[in-house]
Amino acid sequence: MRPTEPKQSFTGIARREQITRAAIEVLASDGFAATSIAAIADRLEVSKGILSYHFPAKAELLQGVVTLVLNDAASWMKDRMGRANSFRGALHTYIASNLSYLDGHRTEILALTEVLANARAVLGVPELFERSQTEAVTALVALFDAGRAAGEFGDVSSRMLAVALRATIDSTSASIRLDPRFDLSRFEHELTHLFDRATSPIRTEREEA
Amino acid sequence: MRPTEPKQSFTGIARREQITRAAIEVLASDGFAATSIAAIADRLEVSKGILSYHFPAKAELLQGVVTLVLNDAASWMKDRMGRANSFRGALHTYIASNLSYLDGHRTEILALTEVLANARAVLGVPELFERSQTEAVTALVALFDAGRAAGEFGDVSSRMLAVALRATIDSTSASIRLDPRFDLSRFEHELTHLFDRATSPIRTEREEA
DNA sequence: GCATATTCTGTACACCCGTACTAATTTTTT
DNA sequence: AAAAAATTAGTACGGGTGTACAGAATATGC
Repeated sequence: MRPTEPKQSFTGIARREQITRAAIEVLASDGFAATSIAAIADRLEVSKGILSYHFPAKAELLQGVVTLVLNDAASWMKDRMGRANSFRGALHTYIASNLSYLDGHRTEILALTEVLANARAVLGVPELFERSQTEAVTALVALFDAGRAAGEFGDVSSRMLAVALRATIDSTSASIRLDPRFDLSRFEHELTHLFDRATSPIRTEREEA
Repeated sequence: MRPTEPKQSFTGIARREQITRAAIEVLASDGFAATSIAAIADRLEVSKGILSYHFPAKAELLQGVVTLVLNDAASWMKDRMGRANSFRGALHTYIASNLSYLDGHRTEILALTEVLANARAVLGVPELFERSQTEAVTALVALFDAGRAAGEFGDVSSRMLAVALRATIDSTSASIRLDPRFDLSRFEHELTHLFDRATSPIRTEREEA
């Protein structure tokens, strides 16, 4: 039997998190299609009735996965994005901390990717996805705008820079997955160099012409 | 009953392509999870036995979707990437023709995205995916390398440029899907500008230091 | 125009899914 | 220690899946 509000209790939310983490593991190792209620329960060595008990529906469990990882990543970024002495420094920190998160949280990122890729099939996730994407880009746009206003960055579209940077960083998770020996520190160095060039305050030949 | 080789006949391959196109439509409009054999047969107003008849398994049909779209895109690119008079010109053409393909083939791109996102669940597709990705990046690396050797491009990692450009272009399909009024010509202009800056032969302040 | 090969329909089947639900068990409260 | 509440196990069910298959319909070859 189900209590009036099973989520409130202390052990209740602990169970929920435990289940969510199990879901993340299954998602990462077996993919979205293979992540059934039964598979998650098996990994947890628990009857699948528990999942129905702690989560009204599978969609909410998957939403939980998305928010857990997003929050985790956000707090990671928050911890590292302490005030830099320059906007360019902030850009460097942004790149470095994003890539280090990808490196150290491969399971979470893989799980997130699986759910987001199948967002359409999960009620409520598409909105979550779009919102997080928009927020990430918006924050970057603000950074580039501020840097340009301060004269640190040259004349390039902030939105374009933001979109390109995010796309490149996001694509990195696939590279890591395909090649476990992927050289992330080299990648970070080259990516930083690329965006330093792209944002350089010096005008190019073409712009002078 | 099934003949020895149903694929050889003229009408047979026509049927196969017809089925593949129906699959593309369902994938694009309803997503991977909803793309069942029954759903494709319904769209085609045909019994679902036909699909089993023309395709040994669903996986082969989905592989067909991937190869059809990839080949279509490849021939589109081939038609447009006629010899440019400069490597920078080739870069511009590359960007322009990629984006114009995205713009004019939204259904195909959407379908491709759906299958690739669920690649793990489909036998044979992951390899297809990885190979096409690698080929695309390799071709771009060659372009950037040649451009740098000719003195047209500055000192940036060709591989980084290639990865970033492909990631940005690929991410554009999501932007188009989320916002049908997405300004692609403006995007093309800004993306071109960004990579012109990034590949500029002029050294930046930081590089001089 | 008849025999043969091909293509298509419709149904059947075994399987897995998410959820509902009952009953047993454990924990908490009184 | 008894009663109540919360948690878990286990099972059942309706529904959708991909594939197999038998037979009807159509096209092809002689």
